Amino acid sequence: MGDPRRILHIDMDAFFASVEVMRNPSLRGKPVVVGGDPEGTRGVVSSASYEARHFGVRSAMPIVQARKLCPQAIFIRGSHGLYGEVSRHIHEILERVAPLVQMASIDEAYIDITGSLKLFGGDEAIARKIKNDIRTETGLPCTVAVAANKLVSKVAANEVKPDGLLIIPLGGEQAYLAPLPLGKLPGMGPKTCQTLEAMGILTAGQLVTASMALLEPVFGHRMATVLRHTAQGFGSDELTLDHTPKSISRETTFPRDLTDWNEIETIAGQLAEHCAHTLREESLETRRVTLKVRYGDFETRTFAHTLAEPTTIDAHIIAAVRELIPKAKERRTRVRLIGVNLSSLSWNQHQMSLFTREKDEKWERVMKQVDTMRGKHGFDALRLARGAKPDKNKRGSGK
DNA sequence: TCTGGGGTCCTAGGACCC
DNA sequence: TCTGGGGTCCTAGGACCC
Repeated sequence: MGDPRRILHIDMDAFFASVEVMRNPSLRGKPVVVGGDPEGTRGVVSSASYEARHFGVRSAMPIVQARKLCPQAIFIRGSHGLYGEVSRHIHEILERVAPLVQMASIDEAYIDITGSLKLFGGDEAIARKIKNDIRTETGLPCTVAVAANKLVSKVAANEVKPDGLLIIPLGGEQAYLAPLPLGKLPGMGPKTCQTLEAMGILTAGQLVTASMALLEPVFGHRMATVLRHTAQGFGSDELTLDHTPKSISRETTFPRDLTDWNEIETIAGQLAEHCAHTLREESLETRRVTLKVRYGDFETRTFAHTLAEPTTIDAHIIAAVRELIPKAKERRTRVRLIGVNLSSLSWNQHQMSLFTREKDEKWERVMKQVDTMRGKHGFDALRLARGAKPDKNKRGSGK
């Protein structure tokens, strides 16, 4: 294959909280907690400043608990529109350094900097430049790491947060991961860690040396292989540049559990309309409608219906939801949450031409960046990564 | 006064078809 | 007259991530 690649991971530090501090500088240095609903019941923390983390406040923690740990914190509901704008600005800054940018979430990205190494003077120089540019243009702190693939660069960035920078030299991936506890590895959540720990495996290094004969009976061949590869630092170095959604969903947790199914059905219909709106915005159509119900005891069930024909029409989707309601009603318990999910998405033929145009425009922008850099520094200053060619076929074709 | 909202990927059983 | 496999679709649920 091609040369070894260098993948940079960037992760914004306490992103939502940091944006709020930028917007309102009087918050600087104070514990700031973003998340939750207006009344502060039944919400969780989406982002906490490092000052708040000092008191034990963490993401996904119930707001009520955060309030107990840190009553003096400033609690902010948050404004996702603004965070999205800042995220797009960051994306632009990154594309100036290398055109191959994969936004992994609103506050994280991977960049293939292989082709830009010569141009900027190496991976560390690029990492510093990115941190600097982002700080200068947005005022926000971030952490950056460079490694041979996405997996290792992500782990490395997490280890040096906040405001960190770390370079993992080529070939040093496995040695770097070896001492880390399993929970630091992507894909190893509480359940997997618990199972591995029960087998006496506590670190990445121990997982590398564990025999497949031990792992396979517990996890199956496929999963066991993935676990081992992760611990060895084997990961993908291919960026996914354009992202076709696999599902579109809206859900809501009620301030108080509901028992009135007329009311629940009305709300489900509104959620369906929201989903349908997004569906059309994305020029997609759906064949599968799923109703999600979380009952008062937190048991969660889903009920799905596959349509004979794909649709983009509210009425069809709402009708499918209605059809599923009786199944959800069978359990005669209070309802805490209701949600609607659209999946089996495909491109809406009528809007395909619009999509193709947008996609071409995106590639035109990318190539313009490339041409600008080559104009300044010569053709060889920048090479496109392998596999990074415009794909005129339908999107979402897997991989 | 426990436990949000938006996603992705994987598994597994049953139906159905050849 | 008790018993094949392989493939695909549908459904439900679970683990995980930010």
